[in-house]
Amino acid sequence: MRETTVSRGRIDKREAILAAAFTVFARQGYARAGVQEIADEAGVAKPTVYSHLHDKENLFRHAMAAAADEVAAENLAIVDRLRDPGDDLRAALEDVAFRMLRVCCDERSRALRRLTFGQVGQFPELLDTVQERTSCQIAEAVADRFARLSLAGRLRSCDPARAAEQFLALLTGPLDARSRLGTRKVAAAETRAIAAAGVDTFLRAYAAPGAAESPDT
Amino acid sequence: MRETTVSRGRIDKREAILAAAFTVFARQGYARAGVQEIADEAGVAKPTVYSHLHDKENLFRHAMAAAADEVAAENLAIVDRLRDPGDDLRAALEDVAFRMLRVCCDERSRALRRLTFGQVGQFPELLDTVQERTSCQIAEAVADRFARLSLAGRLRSCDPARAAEQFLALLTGPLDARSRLGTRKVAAAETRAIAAAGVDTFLRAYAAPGAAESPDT
Amino acid sequence: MRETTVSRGRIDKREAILAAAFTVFARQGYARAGVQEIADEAGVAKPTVYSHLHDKENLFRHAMAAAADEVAAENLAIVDRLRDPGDDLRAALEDVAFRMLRVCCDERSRALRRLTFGQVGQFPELLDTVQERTSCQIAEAVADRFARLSLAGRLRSCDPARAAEQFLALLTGPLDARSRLGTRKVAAAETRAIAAAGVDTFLRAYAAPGAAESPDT
Amino acid sequence: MRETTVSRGRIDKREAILAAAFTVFARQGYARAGVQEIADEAGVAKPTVYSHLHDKENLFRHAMAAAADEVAAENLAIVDRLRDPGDDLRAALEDVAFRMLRVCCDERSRALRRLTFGQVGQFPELLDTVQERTSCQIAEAVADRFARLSLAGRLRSCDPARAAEQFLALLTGPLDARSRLGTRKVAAAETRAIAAAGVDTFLRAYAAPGAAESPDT
DNA sequence: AATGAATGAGGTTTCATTCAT
DNA sequence: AATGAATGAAACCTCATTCAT
Repeated sequence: MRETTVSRGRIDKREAILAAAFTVFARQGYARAGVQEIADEAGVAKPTVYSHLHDKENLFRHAMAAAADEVAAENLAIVDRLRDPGDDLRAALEDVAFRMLRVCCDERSRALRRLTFGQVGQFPELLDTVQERTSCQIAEAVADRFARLSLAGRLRSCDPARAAEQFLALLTGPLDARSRLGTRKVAAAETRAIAAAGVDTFLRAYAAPGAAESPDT
Repeated sequence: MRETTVSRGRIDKREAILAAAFTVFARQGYARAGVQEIADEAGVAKPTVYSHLHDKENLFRHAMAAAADEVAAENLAIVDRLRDPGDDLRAALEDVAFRMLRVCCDERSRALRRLTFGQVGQFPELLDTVQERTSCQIAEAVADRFARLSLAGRLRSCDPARAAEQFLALLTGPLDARSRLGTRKVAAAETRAIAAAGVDTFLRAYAAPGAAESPDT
Repeated sequence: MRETTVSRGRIDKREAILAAAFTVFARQGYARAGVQEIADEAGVAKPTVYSHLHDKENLFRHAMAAAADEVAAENLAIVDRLRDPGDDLRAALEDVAFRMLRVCCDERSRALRRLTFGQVGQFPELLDTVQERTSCQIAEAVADRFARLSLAGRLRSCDPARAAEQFLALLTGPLDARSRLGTRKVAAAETRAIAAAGVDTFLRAYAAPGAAESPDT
Repeated sequence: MRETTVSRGRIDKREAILAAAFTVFARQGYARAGVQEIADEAGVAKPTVYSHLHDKENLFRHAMAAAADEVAAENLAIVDRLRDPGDDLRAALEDVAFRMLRVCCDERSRALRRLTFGQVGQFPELLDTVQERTSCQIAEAVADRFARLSLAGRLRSCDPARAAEQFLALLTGPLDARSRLGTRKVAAAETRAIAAAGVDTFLRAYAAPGAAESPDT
């Protein structure tokens, strides 16, 4: 019991450090973030950080991976909603789209993208690590749903991977433009409008001919 | 003539410094780039850099603005092609789309986006500076073309700004995904496929009903 | 005991740095003294200096204050001799005068004055800090003694503050002139002569009429 | 004529540079004064300064020497008043004393002393240059007057050099103390009181016995 | 295991000084 | 002769990292 508590404590401390690290990296950027500042944020001493994570690069990689895991979990939970779209496909897509946009532009996701992209020169592998856990995973999950919908005759016959890719692009592209890559607040109503517009275009292009969700009926 | 030569010499040196700075910032990132390294790349001494640009932050801002201007010029030249789309709208759009993708993913454009996004915390105004000269300007130019096409009955009646936004998203979104934000080379053939797919989806959603470019004819 | 050693160690290091700093500042002047040089003199690394004293200005201020404290202690010890002047007032004054001159023109005191005066533009508060601990304190101590001597009928009735001021001026003024503000060595014999002359003039002006120390008896 | 004008112009420029240099050195101290700043103050370009004075050290030496000459001239003019002391020696001495104190504590004289003393480590010869033109010259002039006064039976028989030394010390010492080495303004009335007190003490010690200026009459 | 203290290396910036014009 | 532009050297300061405790 003691042992467990102790190692639990150690693990907790490690996680506290990783969480603090991500917070500080997100606030300051990789280069401007000081290890001391991270230690302070985590409530530990600097050498403790080093004993757990060895050096700043390693600390960065692990903090990013941990953050990516959390974001991935949120994203997947959202996409799962598509498993049972119900009768109104348009409504279901709009709901999913809106939720995904909310997740994509929360501070953590944006910081993750910013740091990954900004440090891609120094940490090239990070891009794979992060994208696989976020964009790719999401795109694949969406593609899975689209494949089923296509087979079920609710979307026209198409390449589901490409459809998913375009579906996501129709959502995140306009949001990035409007939010200036996340630097301006976007009102919930506008986000919802973007979602609706993206879904509309998507359905015009991909709805099965004659289906109820076709816009021209 | 003398005068001109002299001031040209000074201006040339300033421009050489800005170009060198952008090259080095693109290669190393803002923080890892040393002013000495930039001076070396420009073939001048370090204090010359300071005498022209005052400090590293200013140097960064001006180098980014200069690079954004160049990229903007290229982009606009491309979009201008849409002024005279000819008979085959699909072909014209695919051509423009392909060209824009080539420009969007050349090293300079990507570095510009990477640096802007990565340093957005430290240089918030840069984002506006850069986006206004690139994304926004392009989106507006495309929207202008779409408005004309819509009036000419070749696209259905629609909000041209939103159509442009989605058109660009359908191109850059998938390209970013495939190129892993520019870290993997994407073959010209694949780029062309992305362009074609984006244009196809765009036309399915936006072509005027019954027009020749409709995919179902 | 352990604790004590540890904190003593830290305090010792801080004091070693301050002492080294004063030495180097005295040797080179404020501007020409490098922090590296000070660190070397103290036998520590440069960042250790910064961790203790934060920056060069602060280092200077604290080094000066510490040196002023030491000089002040020496000075006061000297003046205390006047508490019991004995029968021969002239001899006692000459003794004190001589000792004070020795102290005033030792390297540390002179460097203190030189640095204080030379940097008065950049560090205006230092002048108060230093003068209060040296000149003012000494002048007041001397004035105290003179007040007692006046009450005891050994000096004529007078303003003791002004008498002290003049007494000190009669000593340091000529010494500064002869030593060229401390740049020429002054032989002990000459210093003694200056002390004697100063005391003589002082007593001619301030001895109680008819007292034994009057020069005209 | 042209030549004369030209060389006059050149000389004027040189003097303007020296004057500007002294102004800037006085304001900033030697190390913090930039050659550019001096050039700006003089209204010339930096290389012009170098062409006239060769380097910063030389510039400093010449600017100091020129300032010392000016101060010396003022001082001597004052002391000359003592040539004809008139009947009331005390009044004449007080007048001279007061005037000398005004000169000694004007901004130029103080800056001269501050710079000389502060940079004595880097420019040891300056101290001689300056002191010879100011303190020594004054002391000697005063000693000359005292010798005459002694011969004339108005001062007691004494070593005139020592008397002059002490006379000056009795004036400048208290003034330095009150003005905190020139950092606090001293009211004219207080300066006059210092002069009177110094002269009083001086006369008590040096007046010829039985002379009218003796204080005990 | 965790911490206070110390270090080595490197970065930005400034300044006296010198060419071409 | 006078100037705008350029340079070489060096200073202050910060930070990631490692010992003793």
